[in-house]
Amino acid sequence: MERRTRQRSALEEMLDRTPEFQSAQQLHAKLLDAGETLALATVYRLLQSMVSEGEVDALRSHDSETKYRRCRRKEHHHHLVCRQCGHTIEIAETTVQRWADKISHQHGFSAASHTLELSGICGTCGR
Amino acid sequence: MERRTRQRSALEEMLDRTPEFQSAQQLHAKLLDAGETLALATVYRLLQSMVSEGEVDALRSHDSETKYRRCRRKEHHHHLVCRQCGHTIEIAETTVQRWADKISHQHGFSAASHTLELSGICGTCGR
DNA sequence: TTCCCTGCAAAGCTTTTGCAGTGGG
DNA sequence: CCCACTGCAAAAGCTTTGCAGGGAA
Repeated sequence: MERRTRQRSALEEMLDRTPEFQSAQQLHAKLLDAGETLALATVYRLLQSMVSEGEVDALRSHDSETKYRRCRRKEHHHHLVCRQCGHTIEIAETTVQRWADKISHQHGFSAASHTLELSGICGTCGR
Repeated sequence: MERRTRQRSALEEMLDRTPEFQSAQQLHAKLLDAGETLALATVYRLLQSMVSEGEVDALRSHDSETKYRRCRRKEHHHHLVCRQCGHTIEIAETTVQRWADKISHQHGFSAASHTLELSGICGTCGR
């Protein structure tokens, strides 16, 4: 449904080029640096649409920005984020899903889902 | 070093009264409802100070607000919420903490913490 | 009497939105 | 030839800050 515009392509390429979570503003700045011309508002709108299509993961960081990254794993997964540098690791879904299902079932709940965020200080920042 | 002011006491009481995470604005509104008089800016400043003293936990929610809760590490628990009627069950912390610690450690992270929300359809709504 | 804390209002940030114009299909 | 998408700028939240007055110790 969505149109293949110059701006959307440029943003997708930029997302593919970076594995870390980045804010909309960071992405916009990098695109301008790369010689692209597009408005910040467009970046926000594109990211919004990509998130709802499941193409991109969004994450609220601790410095009041939302950060985005191309979804690597198609399956349900969680994030382990460094509170200091923002370095992020994707955690495969295993134990938690089973645990959540069991708990929900015990209390008579169905259609269970969950959200989980892990944070800590990564090895580089901690030493 | 912090002074025991009318505003600080009122906010602490309000925090003690509610186990859920709440935004600064929610807390401010509730305090006004309760007949207290204090400025929103004061709530923000107090919460900031409480967080840095480790008295309060802060959490960035998905709707762009920061939510605060009195720190109660010993009674750490999660919530199972019915998406339909809002009925909530508190889940004791057991497996998840250990799981989170293990995962974090495997990736060289320290000072790990986590937030988890469970939701589903409760027995009453589901039948 | 200090000087920390508060209230108020203005400013700062990120993100959203209205509107008119443009370009993809 | 449509109408989804874009750019621009203004607006909308949430949160912080400057400053002057007030209250805790």
